[in-house]
Amino acid sequence: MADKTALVAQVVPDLPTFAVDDGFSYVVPADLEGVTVGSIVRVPLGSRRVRGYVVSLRRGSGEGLKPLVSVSGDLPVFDEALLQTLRWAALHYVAPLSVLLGRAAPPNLPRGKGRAPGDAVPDHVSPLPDLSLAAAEHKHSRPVCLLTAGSHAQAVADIAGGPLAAERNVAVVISTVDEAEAMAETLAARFGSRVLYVSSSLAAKDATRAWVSAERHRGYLIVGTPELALWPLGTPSLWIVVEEGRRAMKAKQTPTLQVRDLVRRRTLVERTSVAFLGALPTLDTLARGATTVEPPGRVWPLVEMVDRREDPPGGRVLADRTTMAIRQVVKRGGQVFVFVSRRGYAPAFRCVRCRELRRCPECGAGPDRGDRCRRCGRELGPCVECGGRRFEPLGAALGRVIEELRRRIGVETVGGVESARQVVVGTERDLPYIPETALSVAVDADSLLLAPHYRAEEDAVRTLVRVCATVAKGRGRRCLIQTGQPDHRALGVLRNGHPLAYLAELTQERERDGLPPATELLAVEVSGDASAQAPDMDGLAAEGIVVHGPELGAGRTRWFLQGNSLQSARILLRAVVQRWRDQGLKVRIDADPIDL
DNA sequence: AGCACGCCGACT
DNA sequence: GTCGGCGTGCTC
Repeated sequence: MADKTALVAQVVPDLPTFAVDDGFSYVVPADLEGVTVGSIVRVPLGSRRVRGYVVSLRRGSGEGLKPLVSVSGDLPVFDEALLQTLRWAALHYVAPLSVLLGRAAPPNLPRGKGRAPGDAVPDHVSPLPDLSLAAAEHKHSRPVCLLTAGSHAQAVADIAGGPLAAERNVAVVISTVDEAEAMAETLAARFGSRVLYVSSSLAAKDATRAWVSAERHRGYLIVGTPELALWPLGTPSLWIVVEEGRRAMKAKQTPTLQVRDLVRRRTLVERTSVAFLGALPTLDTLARGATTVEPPGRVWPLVEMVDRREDPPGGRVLADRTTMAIRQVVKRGGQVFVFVSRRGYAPAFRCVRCRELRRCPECGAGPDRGDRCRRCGRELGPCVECGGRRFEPLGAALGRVIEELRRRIGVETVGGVESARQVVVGTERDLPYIPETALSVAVDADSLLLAPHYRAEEDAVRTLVRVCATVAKGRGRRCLIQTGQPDHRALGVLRNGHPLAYLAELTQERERDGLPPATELLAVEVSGDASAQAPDMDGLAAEGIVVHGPELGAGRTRWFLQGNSLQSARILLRAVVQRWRDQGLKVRIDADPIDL
């Protein structure tokens, strides 16, 4: 069988190891000549058969090659263009290629036709002609940041109309399942059954059906959670990323994929367009040359500061001015939201007599209210330092704020978000579920501003804008922010409602400090004490690349790589990570970590 | 010499 | 991920 015209497929086996990144060659038997790039196939490997992805096809000698066993599913799960992005992501996030190839595929094998095309698309004129036109004609244009706050559904509908009417697909990526679902529902009122909703919470068969529908049809508006970013979706002409700066836009586990990077990359390779929606674009997006579009008015409602430095001593959670404002709104029958930055009762307690922080004598954990340790369950007993038996809370968490509000406003009026009372108290995770309010209050802006990582400030603004956005439009509606540093520039931005100059200032500071987006940062974490592996890491230090660490803490060893470009380090890291994993170590790579 | 075990690298 | 080859060391 030495004919030079056999069809040969390069196949990456579906195994989570760097060792098979290059894939293996198999001869394609005559009855399987329908395979294409992106086909899922079964191939012999060693003594067994495994799933694999076809990454290229060529004519050549099939001599010495084993044949493909079969093709699985009816559709390829990526094309050449998406493959290019998947390869880039494998390098960037230091992950085996097969892991990324698997992210393009639906949970089950893609079969059948998916859903039939739905209603006609209403005609629509876009207020953003450039982007919308480019997308309608399936062309690339520079990324656009549209400064919006609140539900964003209106903005999505406005810019999606053009390309949808031109029978192009549009993909919308949103942080959480519930927000994606709500967005899909709102948009369905306008675009009917052309809206496809996809989230990580769908049953595998439903997710697969949506995957197939999006790939097979055109003129669909696909709304879903971050895993959408690597689905083929019929090569959307327009991507809309809602609040790219949210934590959920980056995967917690390796590979720490970031929606922003993946989508930007895809639109570059696939020659399509992307719009980022949100009040505060990330510095990264701005640094890569996005155009910003500011609405004529304020992006978010009015904000007032409540200066906590004027408080009388006594340790109340809410300033008198805040309580009065809440009372007034309650009296008029209005809705109030009180935002607290953490759950539990209080961040810490101290002994009233010696002022020492209360700790578990067994494990050293900080306690919540109650006399048993939250971590190890042990009886906490009196103060370890002086034997004192009275403790006072330091700072405010959810429970303490509810307690104080009930005392000062009324037990029946105040509750958690699920209580649906007139005054609801909640944290960041409750933000998507807050009804429109007449007044919203941030109890402690300082705990956000002082968070121990280099993006604390901009993150604080992002979170506080979301608090502001719970306030309904109209006279007398406002947002109160309690702080001990009312002159902080981040709060200044919140007051004036125009963030662009501030973001430019932050970018300059990052440049000065050698932090992203001016440089690249990458964290390598190994569970347990891995300082013995230090020589491997030191080998990565090269021209312009600094290795910080090893640094032991919280049951893991951590290194940071820092440099203008970590391209070469990423390639070297693959071999190091492979070796460590083979030794049984658990390795996590965090591309773009925030603490340093 | 024969066999069990564990590590390491190949797998088309 | 799984298999098998090979080196080490123990047992008959």
